[in-house]
Amino acid sequence: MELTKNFEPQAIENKWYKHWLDKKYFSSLPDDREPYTIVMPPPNVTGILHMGHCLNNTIQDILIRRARMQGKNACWVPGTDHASIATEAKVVAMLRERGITKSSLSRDEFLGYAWEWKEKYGGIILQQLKKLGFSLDWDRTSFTMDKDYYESVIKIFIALHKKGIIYRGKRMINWDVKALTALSDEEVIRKETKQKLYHLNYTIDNGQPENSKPETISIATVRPETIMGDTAICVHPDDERYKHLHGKFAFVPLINRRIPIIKDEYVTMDFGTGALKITPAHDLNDNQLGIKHGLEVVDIFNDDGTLSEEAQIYIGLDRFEARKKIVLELEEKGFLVKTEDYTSEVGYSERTDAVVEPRLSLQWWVSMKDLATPALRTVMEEEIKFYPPKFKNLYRHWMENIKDWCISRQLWWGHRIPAWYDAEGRFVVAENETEAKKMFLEQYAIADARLKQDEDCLDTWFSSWLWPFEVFKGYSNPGNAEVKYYYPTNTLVTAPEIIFFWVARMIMAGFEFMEEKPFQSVYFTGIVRDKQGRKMSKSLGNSPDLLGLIDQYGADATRFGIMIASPAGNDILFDETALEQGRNFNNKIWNALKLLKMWEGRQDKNNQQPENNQQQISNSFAIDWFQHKLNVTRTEVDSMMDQFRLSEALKTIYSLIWDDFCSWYLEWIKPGFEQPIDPAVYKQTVTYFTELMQLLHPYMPFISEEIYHLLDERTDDLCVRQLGSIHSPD
RNA sequence: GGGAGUUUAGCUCAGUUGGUUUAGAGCAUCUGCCUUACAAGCAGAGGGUCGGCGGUUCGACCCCGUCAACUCCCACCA
Repeated sequence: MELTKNFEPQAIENKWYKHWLDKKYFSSLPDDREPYTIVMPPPNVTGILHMGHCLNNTIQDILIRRARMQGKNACWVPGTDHASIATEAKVVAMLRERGITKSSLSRDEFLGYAWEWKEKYGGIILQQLKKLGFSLDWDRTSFTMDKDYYESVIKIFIALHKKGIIYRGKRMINWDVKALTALSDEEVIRKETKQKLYHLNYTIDNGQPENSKPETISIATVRPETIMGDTAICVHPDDERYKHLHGKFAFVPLINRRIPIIKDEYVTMDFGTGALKITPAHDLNDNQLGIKHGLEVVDIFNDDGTLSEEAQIYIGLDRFEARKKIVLELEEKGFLVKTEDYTSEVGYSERTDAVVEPRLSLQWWVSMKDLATPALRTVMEEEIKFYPPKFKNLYRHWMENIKDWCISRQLWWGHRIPAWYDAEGRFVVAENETEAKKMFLEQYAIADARLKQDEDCLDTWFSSWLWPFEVFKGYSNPGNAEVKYYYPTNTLVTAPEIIFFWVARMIMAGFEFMEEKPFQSVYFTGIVRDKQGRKMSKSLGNSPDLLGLIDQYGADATRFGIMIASPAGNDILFDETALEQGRNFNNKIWNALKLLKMWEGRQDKNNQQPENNQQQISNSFAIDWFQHKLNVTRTEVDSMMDQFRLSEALKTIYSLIWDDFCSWYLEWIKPGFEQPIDPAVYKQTVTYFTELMQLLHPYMPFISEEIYHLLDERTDDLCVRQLGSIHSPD
C-alpha cells in the first residue's frame, strides 16, 4: 500500500460520512441502554453556516460521539427554526426582485411563496453541517412549523389563555418601523448613539393676548419631532424656578396646542432644564406619567414611522426627516434656545437595525411571573447545572425582574394567533373557526357569528421554547415512548446571548407542559470573535468563509482549530493559525502511521534476539511507560470532559499523541536502520495507536476512523467502537 | 446608575483548599539542522518583579483591603 506524503482530508471525509450514514450509526431508537440526548439549537431556516454554528455544534458532536463510544444510546436531534422576521424579510426581498409587492398578495398567496422559498433554500445549513462530520440523527430532522409542531404551538396558546397566563392588552411596545411589527424587549439592542439635546421654549399662557414679552418655559428633548404629541409639561414639585407655573398652561410650538404644566417627582431637577415635555404616545415613562395624571394621548406616527394626520404638520414625512425640518422651523421662529451634543442609549431592532419606536398597541402577552417561579428554583438548586456557573447570577437577576412577554408579531410567516373576532371586536381563542363559532354562541349568545381570525403571528421563540420535548412529540402525543425515553435531555449547548430568549423559556415550558426540566445541564459556549476581539458579524464582514476553510484545511483540522482556541467559559478569538496547527497535527498522526506501516513488513518473525539485548530492555521499558502514561491521561481526559473542559482535554490528547507517543515512545522502540522490529512490540504499538485514535475520535472523527482502518484489518468501525474500562493507573 | 466577570511570557490560556511551580502549556520569535515517519518536521534558546499599592502570614499568583484598566449583562434622566 502506498501512503501519500501528507494526510489528504478531502479524499476520505465524504467516504466516511457516507459510510457512517449507510450503517445508520447516528440513528437512535429507544432501547434498554441509557440514553444520551441533545437537541441541537435549531438554526434559522434562512441561516448559512458561520463560526458560531461551527463551535456550537462541534462541542455537541464531541459530547455525542463520546457518549456513543461509552455505550450510551446517543441521540442528537437536528432541525431548523422558521425565524419569522428573518424569513419573511428574505421572502419579501425575493418577491421584490420578481417585481411583486407583499401588499399586492393575499395571506395565502404570500405563504405559498414563503413555503416555496423554504423548500428551495431552507435547510441549506443542515447540508453544510454534514461537511463537519456531525453525527446527527437526520431521520429526526424537525422544523418548528411541521404539522404536529404547529398544532402543538396553537394548543399551547389556547391552554395558556384558558389559564389566564396569556392575555390581550394595550401596552407600550417596541415597534420596528421597517418590519412593521412589535418586538419583545429582548429583540431590542441598545447602542450608545450620539444625539443632540435641543432646548425649546414653550410659551406660557398668561391669559393676556399678545403680550409684549411673553413668558416662556424651556424644555430639553432629543426628539423635537414628537412635540406635536406633547400633552403636558412636567416639572419637579420642589423646583423653585417653576413653582409659580404650577397649574398653568403652555402652548406647544408650531401647532399651538394648549397643554397643562404638571408636577411630578419623576423629573430630575438638574438634568436639562428641569422641565420635561410629556409625550404619552411615544415614550414609556411619559406614558406612565400620562396614566398617572390622566393625560390625553396623541399618537403622531404611522406604522412605518412617518408622521400621521394627528401630527398636523409634516404629514407623511419620515420621523428623522421631520426632525431636521422641525428643528429648522423652530430655529427660524425663535423657539430653539440652544443645541447640545448628547450621548444616550437608543434602541435598535435586532433584525432590521431600525431605531425602535416605543408605541402604544394592542398585543398578546404572556404573564411570566408564575412560569418563572419553578424555572428559577430549578437552576438555583442546581437541578439544572449551568457551565460555567457564573451564568446562574445573570439568570437569577433576569428571572427575579421578569416582565411580561409580548408574543404577537405583525407578520404572516409563523404560527397564526388562534383568536377570532366579530365585527364588534369581541373575540374568543379557539383551535379553528368551527370551534370559535361554538364559543361565540356559548359566551356571547351569538349564533353563526361572522368571524375573522387574528392576522398576526406568534413570536418565533413562542415555538422554540417547546423544542426539547416537541421534537419527540411530547405535547402532540403526550406520554409516547420516545419522549418518555429521551426527555429530559442531557445537555443543552448554546450561546449565552440567548439565555433569556430561549434557555429560560425552555425551562419554563418544560415545567409547565411536561412537569419536568428539559435538560440536566446547560453548557454556554463563548462568543466567536475575530483576532481583534470584535464579534463576528455580517455587517463587519469579519466572518471567515467556513466552507472555504474546510476545503483548505479539512474538517478535522477545522474542528481542532476552533476547539483548541476555546477555553471553557471564555470567548474565542478566532485565528486561522489554529487551523494550521490542526492540519499539522493531522500530518503528524499520518506520519506516525507511515512509520508503523514501514515496520509492519519488516517484522522479525523468528525474534532471535536475546532477552537481555539492549533494544529488548528499552522496548519493554517503553511499553510499560506508555501504558501507564496512557492510563493516567485517559483518566484525566475523562474527568475534564465530564466538567466540559473540552479545550483542555483536547490539548492533553494532543500532547499525549505528539510528545509522549511520537517523540518518546516511537523513538524508544524504533529499531536500528533497516533492522526488523519485534512482532510483539509492533502489535502492542498498533494497540496503543488504536487507543489514541479512539481517544481522539470525538474531536477529529475522520482521520481517526481512517487510521483505525489502515492500522489493521477491521470488521467494525471506530465510530461505534466501545471504550474499554481504564486500567487504574498505579 | 446597578450588577457580574476578567487582568499570569509577544498572542491565547492552565495554575484545583497559600508551601515539591526558584511561575507552566500551546502558538509566535530566535539559532542550528532537508538526520533513514514527519522542514506542515527535529534539536535547542530567549522571553514574565503573576495589573498597581497596602495588609494578613514563617511563607501569597492563590486570602483581605484599595486603586486602575478592560469585557459583559441589566436599567429607556428627557
